[in-house]
Amino acid sequence: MVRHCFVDKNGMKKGAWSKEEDDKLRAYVLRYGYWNWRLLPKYAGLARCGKSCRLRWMNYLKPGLKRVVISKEEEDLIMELHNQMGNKWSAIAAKLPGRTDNEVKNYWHSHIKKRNTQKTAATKVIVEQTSEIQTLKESEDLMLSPNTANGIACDTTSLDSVTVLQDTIWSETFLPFEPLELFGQLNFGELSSSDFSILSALNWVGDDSVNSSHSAEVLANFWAEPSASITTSSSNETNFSLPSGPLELSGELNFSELSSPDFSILSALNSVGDDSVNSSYSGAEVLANFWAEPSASISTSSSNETNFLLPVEKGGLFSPYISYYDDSMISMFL
DNA sequence: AATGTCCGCAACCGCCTGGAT
DNA sequence: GATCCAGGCGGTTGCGGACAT
Repeated sequence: MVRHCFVDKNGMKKGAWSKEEDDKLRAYVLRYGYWNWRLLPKYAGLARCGKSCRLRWMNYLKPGLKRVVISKEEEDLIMELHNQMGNKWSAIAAKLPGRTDNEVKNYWHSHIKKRNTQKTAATKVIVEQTSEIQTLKESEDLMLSPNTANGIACDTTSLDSVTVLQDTIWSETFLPFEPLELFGQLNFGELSSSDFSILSALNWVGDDSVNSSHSAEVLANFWAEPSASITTSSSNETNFSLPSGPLELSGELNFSELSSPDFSILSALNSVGDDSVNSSYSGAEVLANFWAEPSASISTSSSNETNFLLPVEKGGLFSPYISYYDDSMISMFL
């Protein structure tokens, strides 16, 4: 697990730390603090370079560090923060008490990144399967719904034999061709770019150049809704009250992964809102249950990018990230 | 039981940033 | 403004345990 210990040409020890070295460093820092990492090892009686001492202290010896497995809640937070910040490991770690940047970075590379790679691979599988389904549909001369002006929605009967995919996949879900009533209040602490892309697309004036560095005020201007209001609660939450009238859907969204605020937006927009839904739910599941749209259907995209293609006039196409996919789920949509 | 392969994680490396001079 | 340097950061390495063959 640890690197072989050796002494370099300058007489500096490298590699795994011994218990004696840990004890010396801990005792020194707890007593005198770290006033100068370069000089510290000399005074602490360590044959290590300052950087090595700093790293050992920061990542292992510093009081308050959690030495337990990262929880599901922490993982969700890491994913959400990585969505917003990218590889800013120290900034992400700062939001996770007791975790270090190195720990978060290692966790990302060994767990989450790998999972995302599997997701991509699974996408290829579903694309191939969808192609087969499409071929089957065409061969059986199954007619599309009369409402599908762009010819995308499909008949249900040919999908009974779709192979169950237990892996994570990406999909696109067609929403019904009817306007959706807009109700409720959105509660989310921090807006991400995907939130803005959803909201902008829903308001016709789509422009996903707005990103998470913008404040909620931008949203009010963006929507140009005089009745929209913003309040900030005692916590960090921003409450954004949407106008009560229904809005027609239009536009196009591009976002890579749904986060919990996305779900709260979607659920609120559907008036049956329940923002207890979080990112551990699959996107398709949430849509199926919350939007309760019997005419929705599923097709797939070949890229990793999720596309929420809203129709030219009414209704739309939503492509959420979903964590599993089976016959029962398909039936919920069809 | 022996060997090979994979994986997690501690630690290293090199670059960047910002403060001091 | 230029230079130096400590601290900080992200990418990468490599050891050793776990698991597969």
